[in-house]
Amino acid sequence: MATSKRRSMPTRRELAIWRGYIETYDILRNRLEARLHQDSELSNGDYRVLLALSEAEEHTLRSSALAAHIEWERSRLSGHLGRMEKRGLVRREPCAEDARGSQVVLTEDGARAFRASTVPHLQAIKETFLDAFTDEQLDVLGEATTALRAHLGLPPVTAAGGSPRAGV
Amino acid sequence: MATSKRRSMPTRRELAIWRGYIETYDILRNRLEARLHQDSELSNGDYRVLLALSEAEEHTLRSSALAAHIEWERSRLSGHLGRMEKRGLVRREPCAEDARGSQVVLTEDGARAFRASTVPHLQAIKETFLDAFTDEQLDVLGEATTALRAHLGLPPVTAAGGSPRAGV
DNA sequence: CCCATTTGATTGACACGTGAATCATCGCTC
DNA sequence: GAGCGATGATTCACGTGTCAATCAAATGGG
Repeated sequence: MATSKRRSMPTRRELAIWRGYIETYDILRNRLEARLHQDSELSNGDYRVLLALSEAEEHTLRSSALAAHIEWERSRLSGHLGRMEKRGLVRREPCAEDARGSQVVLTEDGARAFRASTVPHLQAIKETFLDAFTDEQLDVLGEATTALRAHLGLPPVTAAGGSPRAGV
Repeated sequence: MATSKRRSMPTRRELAIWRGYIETYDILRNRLEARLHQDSELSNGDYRVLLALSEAEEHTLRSSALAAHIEWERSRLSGHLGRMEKRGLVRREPCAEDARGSQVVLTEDGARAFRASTVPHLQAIKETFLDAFTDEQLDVLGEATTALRAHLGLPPVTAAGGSPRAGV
């Protein structure tokens, strides 16, 4: 009788649910990323950076502010910005107030690319993910996610983005 | 009135659910991978390769059979095996029946590393993921995953692995 | 039997991610 | 105002993923 719940191994059913969750997610994410790339020549990372800059004052942010906003390591952002800069999506300028700093600016091309990508991307999210579920399933999914985030000690959903339309 | 359901944009609520799903997943996966790496010096990829070889006849598989089993691109597997071979986890031998082929063999070290990793890994899955939910939530999550897989045109859960204990 | 095609596997070029090391500047203290 | 620790950002080394190109061996049609 005595096997304690917390230290026991997953049952076969639990494992199946875990595997389903994890594997399906991977495929979903790959499909969406592929579609975004195909529609707009943008990666998920590009999209995230462009979204943040689009919503920023003057279409510009300090590098560290941007990193904090999208929750990336600084070195990750640095490398990514290098690639985006080569493609002309953003520009980096020395920072007036702090000579160490770097000011990331959305270029006209970057803004255009982002504008062109957002509607098809949101539609892809709807068609690929949201349309799979009934309304009740969506509710329940949301609750499960909330429970999982609490369990992991995470804040209750990223309020970020905020905009009515820009999502992800 | 006429806006058709399928082509409309996601609502704010839908987007929040999407974002929760995707972001929480990322964090979960990173934590589990970090823990596996910390406990056992293995990456997810390593684990998956070792699991497949452990369950294989004679602890060996043709490279292409292995790739098919774990659903990896051949080139991805090739690179990964190169790194694993350097660490002594697997060995590659020329293939008797087909001189083009390559036979991947689990080494004693590889088997040992896998054996040592599986129990803590499964416990981590339980503690990090499964313990977040009630039984009903788990059911519902399973159903949602099933619905999503169907929507994406995927087969109903990967029956693979099979073993009572080896999961993921 | 020979050659064209297919197939098994590797390689190369690149995008992406992490962590440690580096380096200049900033700002504080004396 | 000289020194020194904290901070902003980049760089390096590496692991990981994709796709196209390569290359040798297998194979089937004439």
